[in-house]
Amino acid sequence: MGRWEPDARGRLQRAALDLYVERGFDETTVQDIADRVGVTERTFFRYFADKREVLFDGSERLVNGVVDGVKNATDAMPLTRVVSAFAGMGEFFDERKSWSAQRARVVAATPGLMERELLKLSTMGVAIAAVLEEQGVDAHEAALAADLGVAVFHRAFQRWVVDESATFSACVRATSDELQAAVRKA
Amino acid sequence: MGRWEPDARGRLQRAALDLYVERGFDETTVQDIADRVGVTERTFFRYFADKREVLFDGSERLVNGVVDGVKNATDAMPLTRVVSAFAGMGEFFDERKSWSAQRARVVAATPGLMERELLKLSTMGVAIAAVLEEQGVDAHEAALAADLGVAVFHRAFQRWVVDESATFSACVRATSDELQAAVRKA
DNA sequence: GTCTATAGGGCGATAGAC
DNA sequence: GTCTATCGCCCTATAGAC
Repeated sequence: MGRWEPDARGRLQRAALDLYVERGFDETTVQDIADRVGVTERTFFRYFADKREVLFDGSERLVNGVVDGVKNATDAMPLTRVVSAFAGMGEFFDERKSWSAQRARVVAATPGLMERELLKLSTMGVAIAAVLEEQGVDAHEAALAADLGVAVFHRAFQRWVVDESATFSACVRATSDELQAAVRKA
Repeated sequence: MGRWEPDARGRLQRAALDLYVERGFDETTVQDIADRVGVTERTFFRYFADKREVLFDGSERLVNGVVDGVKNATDAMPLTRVVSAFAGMGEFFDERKSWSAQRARVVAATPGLMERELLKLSTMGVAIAAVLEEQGVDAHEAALAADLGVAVFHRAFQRWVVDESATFSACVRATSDELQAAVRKA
């Protein structure tokens, strides 16, 4: 056994979420998190740029997965490709549903975390739009399709965390159908 | 003449935007802003909850305007009511286009300000969804229509600030048409 | 690992308007 | 007298610099 417990990063993440749930984000200091894990405050900031970022570890994998999904999608229309790519991430979400639900509650309760969440979603939209452009879609259309896809994802995610038994892909498909209905009727 | 120059709030807003443009948001301290206006740092925080909020003064009026617009809209479908409400805010935007463009550049260049902007948009979406629900729209449908409307607004706004001569309402209508096209083809 | 600047909150004092 | 705007000084936590 080494001088330090292994996986400081993962332990910091778990400790942070636990504390944010227990006493709230604003009432938790970085010192509290570091103490619980047995490292210094400085170590926390070596792994995470700031106090919020500790809850956004999965977002890079999500963006990569969705970007790949759009690249590989064979559907004719841009928006359909984006929605298919999100639907293809079902496993990624369903695997850690209880963690996601706990995290979602903290994020929803904390404006500062909600801000970061929305920025990540927006950044993902930009990445998706870039892929669509590479595929020959006009810039305006690509940006709009990406934003619409992200909006569908966001709604679907809300639905999924609230409904214990729902699968993520089913929520994406249901929300996509609602989008069709909302626009076609308009 | 009183002990203090009048309109400390307005002067702080103008000084803040000027400084954010001149030297960047992160390179500007609240002290800098307060100094330029001739008040103390503490006074700044009496008017604005934080360093970002000083650029988000118009957002309350925008939300009120859009909410009223949705309430008064006569269109049959929820999404159409939301889009109409945004289109009805043309004057609000066109009146201060050069200020908006300057502000938009600073926001786009500063992740922290972008986060706040996205949170305000999301909050507006929640308010719009609440109005739609009052009007008898099912909760899921209301939330989706509101988010779609906000997405259209966001895209339309980008278009409007980039294109010197465009009117805001025209951008909303053009973006709404693109939404129709993107979804109907899908 | 230590040191420091900045954000942002608490609270009582003060100066003028009414 | 009250009300309101501002100040001054104290504090802590974040986050970046050295």
